[in-house]
Amino acid sequence: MTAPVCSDCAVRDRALCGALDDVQLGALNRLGRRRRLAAGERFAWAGDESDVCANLLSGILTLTTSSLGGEEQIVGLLYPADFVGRPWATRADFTVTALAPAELCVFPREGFERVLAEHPAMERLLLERTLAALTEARGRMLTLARGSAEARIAGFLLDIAARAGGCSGAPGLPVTFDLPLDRAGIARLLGLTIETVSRRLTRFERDGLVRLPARRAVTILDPDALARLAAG
Amino acid sequence: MTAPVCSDCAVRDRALCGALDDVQLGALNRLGRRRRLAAGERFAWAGDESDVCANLLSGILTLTTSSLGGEEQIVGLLYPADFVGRPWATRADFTVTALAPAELCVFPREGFERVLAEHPAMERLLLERTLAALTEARGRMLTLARGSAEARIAGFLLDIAARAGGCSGAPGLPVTFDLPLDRAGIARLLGLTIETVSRRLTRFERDGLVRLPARRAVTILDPDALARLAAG
DNA sequence: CGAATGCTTGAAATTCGTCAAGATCCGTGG
DNA sequence: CCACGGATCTTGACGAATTTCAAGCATTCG
Repeated sequence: MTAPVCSDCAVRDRALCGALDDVQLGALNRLGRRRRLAAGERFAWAGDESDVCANLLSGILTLTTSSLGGEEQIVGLLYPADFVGRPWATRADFTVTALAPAELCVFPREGFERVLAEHPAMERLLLERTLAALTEARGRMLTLARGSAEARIAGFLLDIAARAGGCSGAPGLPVTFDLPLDRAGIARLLGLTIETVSRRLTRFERDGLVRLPARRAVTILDPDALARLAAG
Repeated sequence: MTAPVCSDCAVRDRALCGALDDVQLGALNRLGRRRRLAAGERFAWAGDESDVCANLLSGILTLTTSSLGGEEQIVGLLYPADFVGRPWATRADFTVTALAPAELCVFPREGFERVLAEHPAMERLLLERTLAALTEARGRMLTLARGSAEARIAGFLLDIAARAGGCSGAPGLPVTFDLPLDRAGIARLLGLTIETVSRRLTRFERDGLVRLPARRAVTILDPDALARLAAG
């Protein structure tokens, strides 16, 4: 727990705080506390009372709901600069878990709500991001409802590739990256089983669409074919 | 196209406008135009430019995306008092279609954005609703990813029952209501085929969980059993 | 009455999950 | 350096659930 130093923040201009100038940032500076999460550690539990929200500084978080059978379904991934939590809600909707070591800038919810009210530009930014997240969630519903296992996994690989290796390499060149999730995680994200994920990935490799150099590593050899499969 | 009469509006205090007092409503009054949609008529097309948003006054709308196979997936239902469209976005994310004759209060997007900026209470309300919609969409992802056909349909019936016949009847008494969708619509909403929907509904009736007095009509006989199926 | 639409039903095919076994990777300690 | 053990991943065989394909029924409307 270190006092935050906003001017030195890795996501200073990408997170919600980007709506504030250096002076206004002072209010947040006094509110926020940094917190580190180890891989697998949880930040919130679905259904529990929660009076905090946060900006994600580094690492990746998952949002999960558990069906009554105890099975967890991942309903969202959070990346650095993303906002965590739900202002004006007293209970957490989802369980928040760190996939990898993560760092958060945590605010008391009520204090954060006051800051939002005082800084319309920040509230506006949160609204726009929430609208975008809603659109993305609805888009993912399409995949989960209709797509075959093949389509879901192809789309997942392209998503991660765009996010992880997006900036590297010219189009046409193979892109290599590390998956943020193990096979079980992919299964929980896509609503499949570990076995199906494994089988489909090996088949992609057998068919020359990807290469799997290591457990977590993937090289995209034929993004166009993957895109065709993802489209159904 | 009639000039709106906000004081006489059916959703005056449930829609976003509920955040405004009668005087402030004047600005919206000048902006809004009523528009009627026939059943099946479309209000927006996914991917097209869109410079309007609206409040739904009556009727039911669907939000759909079409996968490249031409198949449409329903990603959301909109009921009276719900907000339609996405401020600050120049393109429509989803196709908006009237399931039944509907009436909208339509605003030019940019004018509406100005009203939002001038009335923080309304922007706040939109933010809270968007956050709620996001939570709901993520919850539905669980159903679509993991739930069996049986669970999806049971949950759907309970959802509609709660919304349509929710206020009528004591607990324990059978509730009867009309489905807003035909079999094909239910299939598109739940990510199933028409045949599966039909088979499951017939089996529910055979097992005494529901009665199906007419094409669109449903009587819930055993809501607890349905809830168990939906959960599991 | 007849045609059109929407709904139901049946049989075959497919996909995915389940169960079970085996292989590979990786850290630990001998 | 190598052997061991646990975790993760792969592979196979089987079964259940859903889709697909194909009729047939019923309701509505001209």
